[in-house]
Amino acid sequence: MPTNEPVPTACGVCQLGGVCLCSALPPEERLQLVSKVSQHSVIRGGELLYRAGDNFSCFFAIKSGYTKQYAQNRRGEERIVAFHMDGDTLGLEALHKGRHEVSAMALTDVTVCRITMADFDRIAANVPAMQRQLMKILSNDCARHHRWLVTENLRAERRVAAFLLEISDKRSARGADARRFTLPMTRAEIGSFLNLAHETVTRTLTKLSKDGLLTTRRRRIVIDDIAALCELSGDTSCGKYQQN
Amino acid sequence: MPTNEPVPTACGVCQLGGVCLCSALPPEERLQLVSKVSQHSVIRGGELLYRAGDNFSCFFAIKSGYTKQYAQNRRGEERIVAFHMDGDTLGLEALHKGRHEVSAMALTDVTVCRITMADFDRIAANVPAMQRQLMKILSNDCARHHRWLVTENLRAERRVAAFLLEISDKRSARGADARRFTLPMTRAEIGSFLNLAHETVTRTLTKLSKDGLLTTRRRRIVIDDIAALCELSGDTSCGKYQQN
DNA sequence: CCCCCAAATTGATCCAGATCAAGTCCAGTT
DNA sequence: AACTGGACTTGATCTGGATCAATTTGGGGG
Repeated sequence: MPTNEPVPTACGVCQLGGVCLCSALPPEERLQLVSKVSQHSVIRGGELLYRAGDNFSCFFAIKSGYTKQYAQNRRGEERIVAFHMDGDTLGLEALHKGRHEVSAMALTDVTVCRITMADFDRIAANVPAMQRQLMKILSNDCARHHRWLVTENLRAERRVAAFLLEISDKRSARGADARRFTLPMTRAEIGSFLNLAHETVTRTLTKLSKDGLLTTRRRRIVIDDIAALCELSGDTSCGKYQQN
Repeated sequence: MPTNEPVPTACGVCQLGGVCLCSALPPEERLQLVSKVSQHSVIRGGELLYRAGDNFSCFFAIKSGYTKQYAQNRRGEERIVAFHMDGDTLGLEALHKGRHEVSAMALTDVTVCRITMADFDRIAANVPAMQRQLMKILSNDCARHHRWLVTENLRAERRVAAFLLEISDKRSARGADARRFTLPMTRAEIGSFLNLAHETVTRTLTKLSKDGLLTTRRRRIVIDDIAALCELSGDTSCGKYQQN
């Protein structure tokens, strides 16, 4: 079974411990990756990584910071389709059409690694596991969308719970504090992602706070009762986000 | 730009004209594909292609018929995450975890081609374009999810319009009648996918019918004014579904 | 040909969350 | 330390679609 490869070890380049693209590389190849493809660059909060309509030229591995990915339809209606953080890879969804259909904006200052498909192919030619790793990243993206679709049936309270738990789980996978964190996005952005009005996001957080599940002060979140939050979300994936 | 490869020609094996996985193969390789991986099999309507929790052993290329893909959370709440038809590929979303997180059920009798990753790798070793083609299929899956997320902001009428248009566009890409077709799924299944009650789906279809945009009789759909339906959906992707 | 039954339709009522409308808070400036 | 503007909170009202409740329809089996 090709999926039973050993769990990738810490990347060494970006210290993300298995959550990053290059963790598929054997150690001796990592320096090669750095020298060949790592055009590390810093993108300021509010600036775009790419814009819907742009030709697909490269994808991005985030080394630090947060981004949002949003789509627009012809009428200008907008919706956030995903948030990404360090160790996540984005932009590959444009591979199919060769053109971006969503835009990606830095929410905070972000350090990214731009990887062109040409560079990627050069490395993958030597390291076949890279192909598989990239496919897994895409595969995981699809699976995550599926999980969110189930969550969208749910009432506001459970959707917000699931949202906070996803962040918590991802932080946990990265060795960060899973119970105390600062949200990088506004209530309106959370609402756009969860398909809720920003007032509803606020009210829901207030309610969860009154129920003793968490403590909020603006964007500062402290999860007080993670078990109850898990229970509330009813999510199959609770505590199971290992990667991306 | 690696994405500017020539448009794949008709597959020859399955007559799907560029929408199928093997369309990435040069003609001389196609017979090889058939002999190596094509375990064509027929799955009866109502039977499962795979079940959430199953180990990932192979993915499926649909040659004829319709399927639904659905997820369940711990509480047993269910949601349809996608419908697939001839020429579509499904199951790859399980690659990441090596285990299926959704189930796939045949809506009608379905002819599928089961492709194990081992078989795939053997072919891809000779035909590098296959790797890229599979990534594009996954990439397109992600992009399609993004388009649906924008659509979910919309009111019921516009969501149903977008749903019918996606089917219409896919049929168009396959050379089938884009204006007259029979839905393979129930109102309840459409509702599960669109996050609407089945009564709302019915009422919406009735309304669109009264407005002269289409004619329905049970599952038989005739689109009378496709331009108005496009306009209503406000979808960026209207008339743009070429593949998968 | 009729029976059966799941699917579809139609109607009545209800409610979660949208929308509209004021404020309040606070981080960054001056 | 006051100022400012965007983010956040809270309250009041409204509504699209859920839910509950009957029918009706039509395809498939006996």
